Amino acid sequence: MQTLTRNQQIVFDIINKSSEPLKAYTILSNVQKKGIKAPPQVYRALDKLIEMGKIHKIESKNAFVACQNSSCNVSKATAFSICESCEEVTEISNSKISKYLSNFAEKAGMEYKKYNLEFFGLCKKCK
Amino acid sequence: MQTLTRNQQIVFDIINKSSEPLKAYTILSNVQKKGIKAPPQVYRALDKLIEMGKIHKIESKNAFVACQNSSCNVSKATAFSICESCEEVTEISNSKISKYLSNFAEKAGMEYKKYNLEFFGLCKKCK
DNA sequence: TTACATAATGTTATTTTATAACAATAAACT
DNA sequence: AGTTTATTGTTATAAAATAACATTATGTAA
Repeated sequence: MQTLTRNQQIVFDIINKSSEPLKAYTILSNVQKKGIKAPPQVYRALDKLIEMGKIHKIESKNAFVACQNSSCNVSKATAFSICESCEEVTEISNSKISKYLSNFAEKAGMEYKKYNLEFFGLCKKCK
Repeated sequence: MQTLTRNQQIVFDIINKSSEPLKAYTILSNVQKKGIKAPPQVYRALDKLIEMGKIHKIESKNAFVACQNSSCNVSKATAFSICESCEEVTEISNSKISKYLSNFAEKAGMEYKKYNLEFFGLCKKCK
C-alpha cells in the first residue's frame, strides 16, 4: 500500500470527494488555494494516481473519477456506464465481464494488459 | 445509404486509405492541398462520418479509423485492440462480445445506446 | 554524516486538440 | 422562385496536455 505524496493526496482528495468526474483544469482551479499552481503539477499527480489504480480516466470525457472498487490497486480492467442525459458516470465492477473479456483477449492472440469499456445511454433515473 | 458531401468524402478517403489511426490535425495537413484549410472543416466532417458509422474515434488516442465492419452503418458497438508497442489498432467485430455486452447493459437497468471497448497490450507480432 | 541517486515539485512556455461564432454557399423542399 | 435547412469558409479562441529545465525533497549506501 503506497502512500501518497502531498500533491497526489490533494488531487486525490478532491476527485474522491466529487460526485462526478472532474476535468484536469477544474481540479487545478480547485486546488490553487492549496499551492498547486500549474497544469503539470496536476497532470503529474493524475498520472501517478492512475498508475496506482486510485483513479480512472473517462476517456470519452477527459475526466477523472476515484476508483470505486477497493480491491483494484492496479487498474487493468475498467468499465463505466455514462448517462448521456444527466452525465452521471458509474463504475461497473462486474467480475463476469472482466473474466469474459480477459478470456476473449487471450483467445484473440493478444498479450493483454488492460481494457477500458464505456457504455453510453440513459441511466435508471433518466430513462 | 447516405452519400457523402465533398468534404466528408475527402476526409473519409484519407482515413480509409491509412493503415493506422489518423489524428485530426494530421488529416488537416494532408487535405490542405484539396482546399480544406481550417480545423472546423475537418472536425465537422469527422463528426458526420462518426454519426454515419463510417469511421470510429479511438478515444484513448484521439485518432480516427475507418470502420472495418461493412454491416455497421450506425456505430453503436465498437471494440478495438491497441498494441502498446507498434501502436497497431485493430477493430474487433465479434458478435458474441456485442451480444454479451448489450445483454449486460440491459440487465443493469440502463437504456443502452452504444458502447466502446478498448483493449491494450501486445499484438501477435510484438509479443 | 556526507555523498550520490532518484523521485517529486515548481515554473514558464508551448503544443495539441477541439469548438464558438458568424458570414457565405449550396441543396432540398413547397 | 422563394424559403428552409445543411454544409462550407473563416477567424479567433478555448480546452487539454506536455516539453523543458531549475529546484527541492527523499531514500540509500559508504
